[in-house]
Amino acid sequence: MKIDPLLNYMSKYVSLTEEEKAYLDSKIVLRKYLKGQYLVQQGDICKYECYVVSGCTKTSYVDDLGQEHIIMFSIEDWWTSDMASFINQSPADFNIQFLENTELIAISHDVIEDLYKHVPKLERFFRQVVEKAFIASQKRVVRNLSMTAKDRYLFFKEQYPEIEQRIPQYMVASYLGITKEFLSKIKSQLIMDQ
Amino acid sequence: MKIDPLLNYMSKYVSLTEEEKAYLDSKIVLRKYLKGQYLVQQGDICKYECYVVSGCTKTSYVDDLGQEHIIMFSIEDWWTSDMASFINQSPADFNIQFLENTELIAISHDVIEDLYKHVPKLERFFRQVVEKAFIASQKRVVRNLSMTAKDRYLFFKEQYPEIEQRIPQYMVASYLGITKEFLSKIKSQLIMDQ
DNA sequence: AAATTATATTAACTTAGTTTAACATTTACT
DNA sequence: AGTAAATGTTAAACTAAGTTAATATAATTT
Repeated sequence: MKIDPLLNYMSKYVSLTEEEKAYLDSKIVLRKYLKGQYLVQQGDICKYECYVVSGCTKTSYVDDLGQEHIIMFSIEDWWTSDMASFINQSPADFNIQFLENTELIAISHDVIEDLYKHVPKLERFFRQVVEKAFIASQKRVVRNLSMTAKDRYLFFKEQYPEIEQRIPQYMVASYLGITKEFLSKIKSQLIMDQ
Repeated sequence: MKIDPLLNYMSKYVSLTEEEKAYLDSKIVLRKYLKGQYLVQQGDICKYECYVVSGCTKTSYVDDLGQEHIIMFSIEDWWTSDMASFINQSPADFNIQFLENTELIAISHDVIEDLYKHVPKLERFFRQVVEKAFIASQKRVVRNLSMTAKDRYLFFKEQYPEIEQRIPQYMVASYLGITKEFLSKIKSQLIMDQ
């Protein structure tokens, strides 16, 4: 089935019958994007809640001064969307851009509501997905409040070693909430320290 | 019914039958706490997901240096728990303390699982509650990345005017991620500015 | 009302992180 | 291979925010 990667991921949370799997498969779209394209741009309506099959995205906010702040990266097995925009079908606050050629399983708003109706287990599944996302976001708040930039960088390296290899350093800096120059300084300090 | 405030809140999201309301009422506990008591302490298992009927709580994280960082306040109509601890029934990262005498509607882990089974609409309801919490948390991440301390303070004043009146200023400072001294400085600058 | 205790202010000094700008290195393009 | 574009480094000057410590004010307790 085209949604096998998703089914494999879902099996950790809920067990679906063959009919339910087939129904899900019939409703869901596989989409491919090139590096540089956008899934959502600030002001758009976010049409899809997406499961990343392969590739990488960044979610960012551009402030009044035109500065970009990276909220999260998504790689294989992660979900991505502008949740507020998707749920309310209202203009997005965030940009979601592909940092690599990316393959997604995309679920539109209409489809997800239909799925909740026809396969109630999916309501449970998505509740659990959002719970995990919320917990991760709260932990990020805590790290930004309690850790220095250096420690946040070390944590990032440790927790997401795959991501650091795949994206330019200035984006890591933006994610950490510091300038690229300061991240450079931190890295050279870390090298001297050893 | 003892859970009327909660039912009123829920009616914005789902509509329950009288039987469902009665079932919910039978399963749910009303609890009262005094100012200063704890709902959860770091290391405890968070037993309840709670709806605040009246009063106020703070959720905080104490780091290795013993410094407290306030993650959120909850007042009337808000939910509070250590979500990670509650879901996995694992030791809590956070403290949740009452800043006023507080009345809660408390739902234990067993009960919530039972409710999901017997009243599937509640799975939908709680999905929506968590979605909102996630969106709020992501916005907090964005503000901490993109705004100066002064602007974060002005935003806080505007968005939560009720809360600022009810809690000491050093807790506002902790929530904003700055020292109490620096918040004092910001406030006196704001007074001079006008 | 006096005395504690908790909260808030002020100021001098220090530090973490930013800004600017010049230069170096890597990656992508013809 | 050679050039342009994108990314990364370094350093000096600057600023936002933290630290310390002394003092002031407000809220509780006796």
